Amino acid sequence: VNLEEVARLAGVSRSTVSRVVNGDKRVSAAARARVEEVIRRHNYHPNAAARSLASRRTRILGLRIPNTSGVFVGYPYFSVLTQGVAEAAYAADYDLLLMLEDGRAPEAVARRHHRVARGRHVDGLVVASSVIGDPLVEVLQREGIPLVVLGRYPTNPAVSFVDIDNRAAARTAVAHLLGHGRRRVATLTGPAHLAHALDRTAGYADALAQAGIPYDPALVADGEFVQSGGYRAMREMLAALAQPPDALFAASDAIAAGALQALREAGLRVPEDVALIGFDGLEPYAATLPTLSTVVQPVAALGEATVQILLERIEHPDAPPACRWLPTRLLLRGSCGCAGGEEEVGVAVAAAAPAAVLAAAG
Amino acid sequence: VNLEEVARLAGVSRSTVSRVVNGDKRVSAAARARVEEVIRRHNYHPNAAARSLASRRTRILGLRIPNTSGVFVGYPYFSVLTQGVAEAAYAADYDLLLMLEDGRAPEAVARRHHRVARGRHVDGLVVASSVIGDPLVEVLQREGIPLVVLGRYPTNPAVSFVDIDNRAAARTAVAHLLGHGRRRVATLTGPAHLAHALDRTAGYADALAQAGIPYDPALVADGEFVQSGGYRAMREMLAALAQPPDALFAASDAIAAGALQALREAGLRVPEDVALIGFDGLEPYAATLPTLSTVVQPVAALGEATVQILLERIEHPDAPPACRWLPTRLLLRGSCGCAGGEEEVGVAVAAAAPAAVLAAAG
DNA sequence: TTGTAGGCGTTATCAA
DNA sequence: TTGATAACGCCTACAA
Repeated sequence: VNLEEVARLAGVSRSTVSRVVNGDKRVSAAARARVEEVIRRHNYHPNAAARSLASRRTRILGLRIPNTSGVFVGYPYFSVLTQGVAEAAYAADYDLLLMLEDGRAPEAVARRHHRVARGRHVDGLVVASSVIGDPLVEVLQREGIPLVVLGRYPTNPAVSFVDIDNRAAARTAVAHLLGHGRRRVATLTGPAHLAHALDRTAGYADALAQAGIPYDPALVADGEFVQSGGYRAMREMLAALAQPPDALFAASDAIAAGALQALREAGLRVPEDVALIGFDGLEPYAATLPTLSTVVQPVAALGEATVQILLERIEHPDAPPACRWLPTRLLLRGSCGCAGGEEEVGVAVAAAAPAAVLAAAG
Repeated sequence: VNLEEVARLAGVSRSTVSRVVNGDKRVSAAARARVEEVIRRHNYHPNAAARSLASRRTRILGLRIPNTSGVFVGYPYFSVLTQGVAEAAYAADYDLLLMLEDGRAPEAVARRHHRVARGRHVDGLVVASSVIGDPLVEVLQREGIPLVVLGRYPTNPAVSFVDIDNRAAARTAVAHLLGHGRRRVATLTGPAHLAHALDRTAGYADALAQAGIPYDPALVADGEFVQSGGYRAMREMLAALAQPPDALFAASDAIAAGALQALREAGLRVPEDVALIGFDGLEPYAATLPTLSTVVQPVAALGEATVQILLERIEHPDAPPACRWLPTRLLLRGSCGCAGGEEEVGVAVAAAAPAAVLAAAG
């Protein structure tokens, strides 16, 4: 059954049916009732392809997630994000096309993205990426397809994005460790081509500088954001140091979990010997490490905000690029040395003004 | 730039361009070269909506995942599954539409599914569900949209599905615990409206029966498949029993993690006091609980197999329903009482013949 | 408030 | 091997 059939059965023209389907006010109550009855009886749903072709909109949003080294699977961040994006899209009556990256076949991925973008499979794209100068983002931006990046995009001011203030959040966390009287604070961070890895390390350095403590490269290592990386990096750091650090800022909870394991194996206690703060605050790790102090980022809200901005850009493609910063919260449990694992204290970290952050860390 | 424009620039008809784009052999080398050159120069990609409208295929597969009680986020199974389905779809040159369930608004979800199905947004659907008699599956099946369910579907033999032999896998695991000399084996399973929960419990009962041990309802509880559920159920069971069990079969690794916590709090050692085997064998839990013995199911392969069968059904909608069983493997590490956590022994559990399983557990 | 008619960019069926 | 010519199912001025 198609629109024409419905029109015939209801004794009206196709236009009238179209108006009813699309909620147009200019239909008489009688006609609307007849049409709705036929629609209901025949369980009519408009054909998506025909609609897209005529209206030039698909009502589909694309979500691109990089899956290099299996982060989609190994890192709950992306599950939460996907859900946040999905619910926001559904709420706005959009469908969601999932574009998972395959680290092994980058050229095939690029081809697929191109096809989706130029072939108008989607009305817009959410790109989860904080790769600095991501070539894919550049290409899509040039193509003029509505686009919002999750993670600030310092290399091209025309690109809209949503992010947290990683630098301020990290600074607050490290300052808290220093407030516990710790002086040899180490950090395990992520790969240097990712903006949020750099930002968190920068915040770490900020806090040290504010406390007048020199920056020691031997206390900084790449934990690759995942648990195995945190374990490996912590082991190597402990082996290389004459004296272990007395505190650790892990740039992700997964890193913290791995580091914790390495610390235990080295006979070091948390928080007595090493005070620990992680980053992310995702449910699964909260269950596994109930006493981990961590920086909580509002992942689902990030997804929703991204969709919201994307929808605005779809409506107004020529509007100036938008950027939005969401606040984080320092959640203090036991691993940083605060009293007991029971009491949870949240320290809000306000989001910086975009200009300031761009100037400071761009 | 559209197909017509390409035709004009290449000096051929639209038909010829269409043939080139679709890999039709009946084009002269000269014409093909000219067309390809124009396509390349103008970066032409065919419009998806127009294509779908004319060809009556979208080249999009839908993946429906139930997110009741946040399993998509809290349970790595679905991340791995999503990736497996996505890669298989991409390999076959399909896109993937993600249809996440929202437990809070079932009627909205049903409406969306209906719209997607009847509006031909997708060529076919992968439905991750082992809800027995899932009304959504029934409706979609009646609509005649190509459909494959992940998880056996006992109530309607016309429905195609892919599954593992949960019953045999559980039986093997429990038999292994009994082989360690344990006699009071408990199990924490999932909600009774899920086929795989019932099947795993049935396998547990099978193993007891084979060993001549009576089935004791006090040793069986619902762990809801998630960590918090496993913790709660284990606590309650320990509180209710005069004497703790000497072994536990957890129907998921997440349950095992929660139960482990409860056991520790009760002063019980694993495996000395309680031998433990979990279910799933997913990476994240392997990292968290490196010594957990568990039933490994091939989740990514399940996703791929599902897509493969779905594609066949799209090609041949009138072919008889297909079902496919994938093998599992019992991975023995330390928690069941086997020597050391280092040595890993895999015990393959062959997949049953469909008829036998249907008869046995349907 | 309603209907008419043209077009959206392909594919598919013919005939040449 | 090629090219007209219909569909495909809907939206959207525009006219009534």
